[in-house]
Amino acid sequence: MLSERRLQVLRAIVQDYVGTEEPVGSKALTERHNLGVSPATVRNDMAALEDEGYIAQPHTSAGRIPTDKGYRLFVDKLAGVKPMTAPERRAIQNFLDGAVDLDDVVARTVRLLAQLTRQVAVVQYPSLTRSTVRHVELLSLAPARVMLVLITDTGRVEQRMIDCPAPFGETSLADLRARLNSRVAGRRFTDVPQLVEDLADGFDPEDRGTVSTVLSTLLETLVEENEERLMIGGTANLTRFGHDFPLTIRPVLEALEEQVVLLKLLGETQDPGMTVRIGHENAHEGLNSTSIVSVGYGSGGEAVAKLGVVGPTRMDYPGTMGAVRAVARYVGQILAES
Amino acid sequence: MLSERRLQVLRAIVQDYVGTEEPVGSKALTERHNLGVSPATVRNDMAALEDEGYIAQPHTSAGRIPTDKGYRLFVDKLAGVKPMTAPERRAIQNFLDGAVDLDDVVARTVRLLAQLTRQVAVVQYPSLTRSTVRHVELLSLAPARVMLVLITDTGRVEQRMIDCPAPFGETSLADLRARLNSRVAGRRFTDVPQLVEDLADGFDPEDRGTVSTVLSTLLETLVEENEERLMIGGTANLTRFGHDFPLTIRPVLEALEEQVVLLKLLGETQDPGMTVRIGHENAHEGLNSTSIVSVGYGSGGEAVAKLGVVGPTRMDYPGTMGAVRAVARYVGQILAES
DNA sequence: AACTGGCACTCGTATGCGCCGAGTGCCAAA
DNA sequence: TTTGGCACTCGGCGCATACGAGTGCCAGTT
Repeated sequence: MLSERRLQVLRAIVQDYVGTEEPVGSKALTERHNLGVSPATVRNDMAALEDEGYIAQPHTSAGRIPTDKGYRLFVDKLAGVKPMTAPERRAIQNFLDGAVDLDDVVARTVRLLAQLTRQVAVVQYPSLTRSTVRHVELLSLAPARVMLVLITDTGRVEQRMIDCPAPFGETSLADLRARLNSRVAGRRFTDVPQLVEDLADGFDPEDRGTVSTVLSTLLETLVEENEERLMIGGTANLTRFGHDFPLTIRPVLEALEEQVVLLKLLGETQDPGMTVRIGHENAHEGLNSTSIVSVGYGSGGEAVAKLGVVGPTRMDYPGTMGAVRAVARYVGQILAES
Repeated sequence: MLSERRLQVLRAIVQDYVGTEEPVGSKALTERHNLGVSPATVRNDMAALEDEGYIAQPHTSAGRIPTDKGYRLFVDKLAGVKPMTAPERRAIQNFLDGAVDLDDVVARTVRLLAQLTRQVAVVQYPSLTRSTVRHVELLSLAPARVMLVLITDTGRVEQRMIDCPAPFGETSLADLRARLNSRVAGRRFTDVPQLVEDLADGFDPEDRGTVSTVLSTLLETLVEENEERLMIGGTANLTRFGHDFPLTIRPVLEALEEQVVLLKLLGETQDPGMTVRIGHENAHEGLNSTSIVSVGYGSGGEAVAKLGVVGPTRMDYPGTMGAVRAVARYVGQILAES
């Protein structure tokens, strides 16, 4: 087990390195943090920390930098979450309050997160899985062409075009619309399949084909749209990444474009509570030199989606975590209101 | 006026520089292109071209690189548009044919363009301005809460939440829905304002407030949504930009996040025909070292939106223009079909 | 008049060398 | 266990040198 002071040394190293972006040596440490011991002592502690794998030297006779394991310890044991100040909180709320629709809420959230953390922000659109159906609308576009519009309680709208096997009258359509809504409105997505199972039974034989086509399209939409969408912002902040640009930045940009990858990563977010994945803890190779701070958000108690930021492992964890948590909280509020 | 051979020399310089990314000298030129003259002659021509401002030397005693003016001449007079090969065209069509809805069409287009050109692709969502209304739907969510859903002929769906000044019955809602659609369905957006002007007249006095609220929200949607949306992809290709990364890449990333800026740039696209804006021809400062190739696309004759790519001024113009044109053409087809 | 070969010159890049200093590990003393 | 001292390492920086690609100019040729 590491002594109390050694933990303090580790904390000091992380803080200094995050600030200066340069390997930190024993002398500088004792000067900037009053640890009450001499550089020589700190050197011994550093040697011990290095043995344990918490810090490393880029080259012999250079200062130390934290390893992924070091950051992990720092995040778990040594650092708290730095809360936002009152003015910051107010600014967040004001900014988000100006949103006019769901797209706008997400867009503003991304901007805000990117600005607050000066890193890359990722926000997942509120998921359909946990949401409920607010309304299903059917529109007749042509005799044998119907548009299905699905509206969720999070304000999301999905539409699908349906080619019917047979012409479908306005009255049948109205009938189907009414029955459909009476069954599924207000219900959870996951419950919908059972609820509509025998819906076709009440219809004229010649309409049954169309009805079941509509139903299966509805079910498809529910499933397919769980390929959820993301919004990303603040990529310009990647330029603050490090000195060795091209090699570091390229795989990150590539990973960011692979929404599947990001969704998977966000999906691993523990719920409730914030998840911090550091460096090689990220399965995706391109993100091995980044850390991801993510958290679920949602109206009411349940998380309907995730949001987070992607930054260099050398990031200000307490500050970033504070910003992520605060933003998630306020977005949840906004969603609950609308 | 420049002699024929000098133009050939300029063309050769552009081609070589685009290929090698290095300043090109007289000797290398004569070796790689059989101009039929000696390096010394080429040197004279180069001196002349430099006097005219078409090429420049990064440093004394280095080779020449084209200036923005040189690229301009190249694009206008010396290079054609390199058409896609048949297999490429087939691949484009196949890839786009797989799209399931409008979002997917746009997403695939972006991916495709980025891949084909190995640059950053920008695709504007089909604009509302030129489109027509397919259907307007009104849903009652609560006694005094209505959701407005607008469906366009390009498959785009916009929704708005409306708080009514007074409760609004289902029958009134159905009435309004019917009247609204009979007036605006199939009409152009620009015509809608006149068409609905006196629509409130036919309603009960207590409903008029709500009706006019709904109408004004509809009009707002038509206007507001002309703040059109964009999709961007291939940002990882920015890493192939040049050697002097951070300084070049940062402002570009910033500009790409400012959708307003991009929309303005795309808006300047001459219609019909492809627009190429080279280096300083771009008003936005961050894009002074990039070129933008853009073109309108749309179903039928009219362009409903623009798409294009952003790359270094040192880009393969004929190839890029070919790809942009081909993709625009096929996206137009896809839109026309759906 | 246009083209060509030759030549002196420029200058950016690569290479090698020496110095400096931050930082280390180790050891003996407190 | 802590501390001061000391020899050692090694990356970064400055400088001088050599190299070579490329140029401009000029005189000679076609």
